[in-house]
Amino acid sequence: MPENSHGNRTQIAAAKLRQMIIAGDLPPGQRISEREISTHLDGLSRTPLREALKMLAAEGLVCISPNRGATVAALSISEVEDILELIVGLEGLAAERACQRISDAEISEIEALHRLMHDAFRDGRLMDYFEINQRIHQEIVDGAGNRELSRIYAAACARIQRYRYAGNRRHERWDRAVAEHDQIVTALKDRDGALLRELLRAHHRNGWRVARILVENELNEGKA
Amino acid sequence: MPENSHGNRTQIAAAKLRQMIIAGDLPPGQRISEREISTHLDGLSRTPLREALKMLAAEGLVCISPNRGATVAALSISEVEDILELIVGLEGLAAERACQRISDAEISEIEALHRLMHDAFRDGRLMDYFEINQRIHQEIVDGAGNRELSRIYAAACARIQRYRYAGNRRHERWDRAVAEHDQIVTALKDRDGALLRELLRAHHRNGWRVARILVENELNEGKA
DNA sequence: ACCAACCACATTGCATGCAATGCGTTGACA
DNA sequence: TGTCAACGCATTGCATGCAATGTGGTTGGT
Repeated sequence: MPENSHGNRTQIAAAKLRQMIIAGDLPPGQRISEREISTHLDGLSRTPLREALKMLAAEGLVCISPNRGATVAALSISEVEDILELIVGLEGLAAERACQRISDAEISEIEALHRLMHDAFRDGRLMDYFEINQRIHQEIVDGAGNRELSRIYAAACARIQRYRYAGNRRHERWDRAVAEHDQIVTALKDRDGALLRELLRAHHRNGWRVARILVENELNEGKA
Repeated sequence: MPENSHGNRTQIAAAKLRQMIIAGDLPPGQRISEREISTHLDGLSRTPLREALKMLAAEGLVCISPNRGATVAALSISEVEDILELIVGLEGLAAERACQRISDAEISEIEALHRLMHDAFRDGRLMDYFEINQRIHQEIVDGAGNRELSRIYAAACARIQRYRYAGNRRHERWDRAVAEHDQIVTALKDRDGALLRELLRAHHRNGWRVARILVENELNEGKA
C-alpha cells in the first residue's frame, strides 16, 4: 500500500497541489486550468480536483475567481509581511507557553534537529537546511501543547514559504542564521520565554530583510 | 438582484451551512447527509454541496470521514479552550498594534457600536447584544491593520461561537461583561496597548468561566 | 485607422448516473 | 442462545454531459 493511497482522490490531489504550490513548482499567479491539471494528476476527473481546489482556496493557497478559474495565490510584499507578522506573533505566544510546558524529551528532539541542521549547513545542503530549519520552528510551536495554534501556524508558514525560500540559491546570511538558532535553542533549554520570544522575532526580521529584496526583484521582473 | 445571489451556488451553500453551524441550528456532532441537506437548500445538487463541505472542513467547522460522510465539528472542552487561548493571543497581538495604528474615525465607530451594545443590554435584546459584542472585538482586531490576522481571528471565533453563546439563555454575568467592555473601550481610546491586552484577556477568561459550565452540562446531557 | 458589437471557442458551474464503500439485518451454524 | 458471515440497503466517491459564463478575434461601421 503506497503512502499516497492515504485517503481518497480529492485528498491526494489536494496534497499534491499543496506541495507543488509550497515548493514553488506552481509559481504565484499561475493559472490552474481544471482540465489541464487533471491530465497531470493521473487523469483524475474534474470533480475531485475542484473539491481539492476549494479546500486550498479556504487555506489561502489558491485564489478562485467565479467563472474565471483558479490561480496560485499571488501575495504582495505587504501581504507577505502581514502573514510574517502573524507568524512572529504566533511563535511569540507559543514560545512563552512552550518554555512552561515542553518536556525535556521534546527539547532533546529539537536539539537533535538542531545538530542535523548544523550538519546540513556544514555540508552545504541548502534544501535540507531549510526543511530542518522549518521543522525546528514548528516543533517549538508544537511545544506549546496547543493543537489549534500548531495548525494555524503551519498553514500560515505554508502560505509564505515559497516567498521566504524560493530565490535563496545563494546562502546569504546563512552563518548568521545558524548562530541565531544556537541562541534560540539555548533560550529554549533555559526555558526563558521572554528571551526566546525576542530571539525568534529578531531571527525572522533578519531573515525577511534578506528575502524581501529577492521577492521584490522577482516581482519587478514579473512586470518587466 | 437579491443579496443572496452573491456568487455561485457553492458559495451560497457554504455561507448558509456556515451560518447554520455558527448559530447552532446544526448542533455539534450532527450528521450532514448530502442528499438530505440538499433538499433543504433549494434542492441544489450534491456537487456544489460537496464542494462547500470541503471548504467548511478546511475551516474546521465540519469533520469529514472518508466514505462515512460529514458531521458538524464537535469540540471537546480542551479543544474549545485551545481555540480560546488562541483567540486571546491573537487579540493581544492585535490590541498592541491597534493602539498604535487605529484611526480616530475607527475608534469613533467602535464607540458607536459600544453605545448600541449598551442599548441592547438595557432593552434585554440578548442576541443583538451578542452580535454587537462580537463585532466590537472584531473591529478592535481589524484596527491592527493586518488582514490576515483579521481573517484568522474571525475563523477562530466562528469555530467556538456556538460554545460560548449557545446555552446563554440567562444573562448571567451580563452587567459585569458590559462593565468590562467600558474599560476596554476606555483603554483603546487611551491607546494603552498593554492594558487593553490584559483587559481583553481577563474579559475572555471571565466569560469562559461561565460558559464552560454550560458546555460541560450540555456534553454530559449528550452522554446521558 | 480606430472603435464597437457580435460570434465562435474555451472554460467553468452544475446535475445526474454509476461504481464502491460502509452499515444494519438476517440467517445459519456452533 | 450467542456469534459470525453474507446479503441488501443507503450513502459517499467519482466521472461525464450539458448549460452558462467569460474571452478573444473578426467584421462592420464611422
